[in-house]
Amino acid sequence: MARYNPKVVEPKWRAAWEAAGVFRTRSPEEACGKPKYYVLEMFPYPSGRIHVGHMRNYAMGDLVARFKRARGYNVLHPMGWDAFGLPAENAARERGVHPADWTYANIDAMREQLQGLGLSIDWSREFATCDPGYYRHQQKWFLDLWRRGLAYRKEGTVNWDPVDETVLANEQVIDGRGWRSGAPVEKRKLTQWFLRITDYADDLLEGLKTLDRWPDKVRLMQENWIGKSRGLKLRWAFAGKAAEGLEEGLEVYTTRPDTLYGASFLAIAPDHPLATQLAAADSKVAAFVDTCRQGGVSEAELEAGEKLGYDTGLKVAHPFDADWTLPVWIANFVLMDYGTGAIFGCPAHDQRDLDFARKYGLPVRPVVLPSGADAETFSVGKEAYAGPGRIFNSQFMDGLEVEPAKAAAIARVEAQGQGEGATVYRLRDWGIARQRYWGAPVPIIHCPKCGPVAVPDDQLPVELPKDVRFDQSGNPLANHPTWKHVNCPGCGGTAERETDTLDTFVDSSWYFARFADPKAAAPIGKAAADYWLPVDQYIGGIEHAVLHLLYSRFVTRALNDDGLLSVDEPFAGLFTQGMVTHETYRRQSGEWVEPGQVEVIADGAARRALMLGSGEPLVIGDIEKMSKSKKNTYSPETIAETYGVDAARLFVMSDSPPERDVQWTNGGIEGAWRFVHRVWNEFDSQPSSEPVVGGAADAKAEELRRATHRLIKSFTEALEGFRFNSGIARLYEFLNILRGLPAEGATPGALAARAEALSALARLIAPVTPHLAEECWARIGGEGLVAQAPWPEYDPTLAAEDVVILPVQVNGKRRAEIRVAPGTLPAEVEKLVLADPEVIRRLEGLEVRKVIVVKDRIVNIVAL
RNA sequence: GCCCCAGUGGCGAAAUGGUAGACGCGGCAGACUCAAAAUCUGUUGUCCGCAAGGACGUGUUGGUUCGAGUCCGACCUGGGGCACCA
Repeated sequence: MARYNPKVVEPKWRAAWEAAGVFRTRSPEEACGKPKYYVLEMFPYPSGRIHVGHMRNYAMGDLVARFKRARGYNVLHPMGWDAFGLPAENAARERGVHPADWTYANIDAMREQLQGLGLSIDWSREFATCDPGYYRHQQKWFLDLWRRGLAYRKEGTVNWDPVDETVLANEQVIDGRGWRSGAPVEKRKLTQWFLRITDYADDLLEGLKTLDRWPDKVRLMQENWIGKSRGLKLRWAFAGKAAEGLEEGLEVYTTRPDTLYGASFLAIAPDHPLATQLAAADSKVAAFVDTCRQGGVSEAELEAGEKLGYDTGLKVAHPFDADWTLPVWIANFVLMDYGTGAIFGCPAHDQRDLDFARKYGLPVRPVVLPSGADAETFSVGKEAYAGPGRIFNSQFMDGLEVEPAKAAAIARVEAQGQGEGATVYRLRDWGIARQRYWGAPVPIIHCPKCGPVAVPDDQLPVELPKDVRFDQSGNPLANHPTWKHVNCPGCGGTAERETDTLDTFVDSSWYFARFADPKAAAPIGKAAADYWLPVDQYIGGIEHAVLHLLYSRFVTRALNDDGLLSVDEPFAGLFTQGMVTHETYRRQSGEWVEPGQVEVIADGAARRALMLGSGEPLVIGDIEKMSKSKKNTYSPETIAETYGVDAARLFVMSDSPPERDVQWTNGGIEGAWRFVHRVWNEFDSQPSSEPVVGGAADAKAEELRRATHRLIKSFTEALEGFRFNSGIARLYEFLNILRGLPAEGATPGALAARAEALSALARLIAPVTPHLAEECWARIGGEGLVAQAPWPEYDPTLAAEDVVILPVQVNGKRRAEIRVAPGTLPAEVEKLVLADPEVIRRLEGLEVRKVIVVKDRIVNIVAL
């Protein structure tokens, strides 16, 4: 018996797969009517090395790909590189390497590492988003969107990352900080490129309902991010002299028109046009507006921000009572880019309005009465009442519940011609331009005469210049001496190229469609895309819930409207996998220590960590996401070197549910390693003597057959349901049964049962431990490669239990059990149970009131 | 503040409203070995008991049910998302 050696076995089978071209994608014609299945893992950023997190992500996708292939699907499982982005420029600045050289070198290194994992990927479809052959198509469809008005330029307040020196989209600002740099984001006024994602706000929201194979959590996050609200846009006429340009009145948006009789002031944003107008005429207003801006430099500072207001002296008339005038304030808590940039304040029923009113001595008038409260005595103190109730103090709305009152108020305002019911979204347009070099250039030329002009089709791609310097501040592309100076394609006069590049999230918002036909002359090969899309199973981290996953949905819709695509939704199924974590260790001095230098000793139930070699005691810290800074990482190569790729793949799949974080532990990988060896030993063992003839062993053979078919059933169901950890537990269970009936000394019947078991087992483990599966398959003389073998089928009769053990409860406590054939009718079971000696003993002195029999499950006797 | 999700042995975790703790790790005991490692066998929720056996047990608390880890209400703790969004 040869000890299983993954270092020899694994490369051998990778070469065999390669030679046989097993993972080459079959065209629809070659597929011979097989259904298609497109499985995709979020493609990696080529940072230089793969980590254990990548390994888990790609092992999961590979499991699905191999499983579906065996189940008779024509599978597309490609790989590429999300290759533009700032780290390449930082490397250029720090080490003097060109971003392109750095990126392509990383890609080469990571490709080799990924190939070492034995992934069933069709590498012939590989591309990187920084290939001019990729981004030329992106530039082409960008121009299509621009011509349709979906891409546009406007001056606006943008998020500025002072460290990365670039603009960020709203989705890239997390807790007021840049998603990559972590620096507090500043507000700046800039002319920026945007994609009109807001045009699709309602489509994107409605589409979520069709995504029944997405996690609820992600759908909910997108729903909240889009933030649809229904309310009323209402113009308030000025009492006395109207502000210039606002003769129609000042428009506010509200979701609570039912509280209009509780209004006590209007407030506008500091950057509202009216505020700007007043500031120009009055230095005191200008000073206040300035104060607000300073206070709002970073979003993080806003959190603690106190409410500030300035009374403009202007008055407006209440829409339902022309004699009732209200003051107009400028307030720092009103946002210009939501609704109309102006609100009416109803302090009694909105906390912010209440804080503001208390500070500036404005009236607080309750108009919603909570049930059980008394209209005479109800008042609002420090807490606004935002709950349900009956409207009072409100003339025509008195006595109505909140919802009917809203409808009544909207109807009245509409009848008066002062406004209309409106739907407002929280979602903002997507700012896509970055003031950086390493991205796809925006293919626009600015001409002093013609304005912005598209780069003609035959001049695409607009390629990045190779000779750039990174030793100056600002955008290296803008600093380039010649690149931007061109002639206008329209009039031929001198003009300048746009020097902004596209956000890398644009690159990743359509790559899945390019994979359908990566060599297509058009951005998307229509026929291939119609065949392969949508992606049947997409796998990646939840951190993209409102970034990549929302952008891709939007771009898919936009390209569909452009005629490039036929689907609305890019990803029919989504799975968000958890991270890989590890314990952290530090010295008494606080320095982090790599796990490779640590020895952990079990001390009874407690555990102690020592430094290898010196024996210095270490502090065991929290379990955290593997990261370089905490040094709690293992390299996949080291792991593969020690245990082989299969054991590592098995472990990351087996120890936790795939959506949850998995903790990398030595014990865990050791357990997986043991499993690999035990499986191999079963395949490798040959009886040393002739089969033994005997009756008792044949009963065990029957048991093994049943276990085999039960395993096929339960393991298949577990994989279908993404319950990989439970499925693998079934494999372990089965192996324990198989080991209980060794080949040595077995009867002919038992040997036949073993042969059947091994044939099934080799195919079942193939998606998880593909190299081991091939070796086992070859050992038992399986036909061809197991990677091409069909999935085993189970016999439902054998997979079903032949005897069920029914627990018998008396008053809900388990007291006995009986064995019956499956499907035994309740009346029969009741008779058997009541005749059972143990049950009779238990019921002594009690009177049976009721017997509940749940078929094939349980019996419960209620007795007093 | 609002919205989600999760709390089960020493640890990772299983469990269509029906025997809680499958499977793995760790521990304990044993076999093999000159010895160790590896491997193999047994055992391992807690408490009482020599044992047979019994009692308790899924964050806390109340409820629905013949029966609740699972369903409903309140609370506690941890995690995530959004956050002056009118």
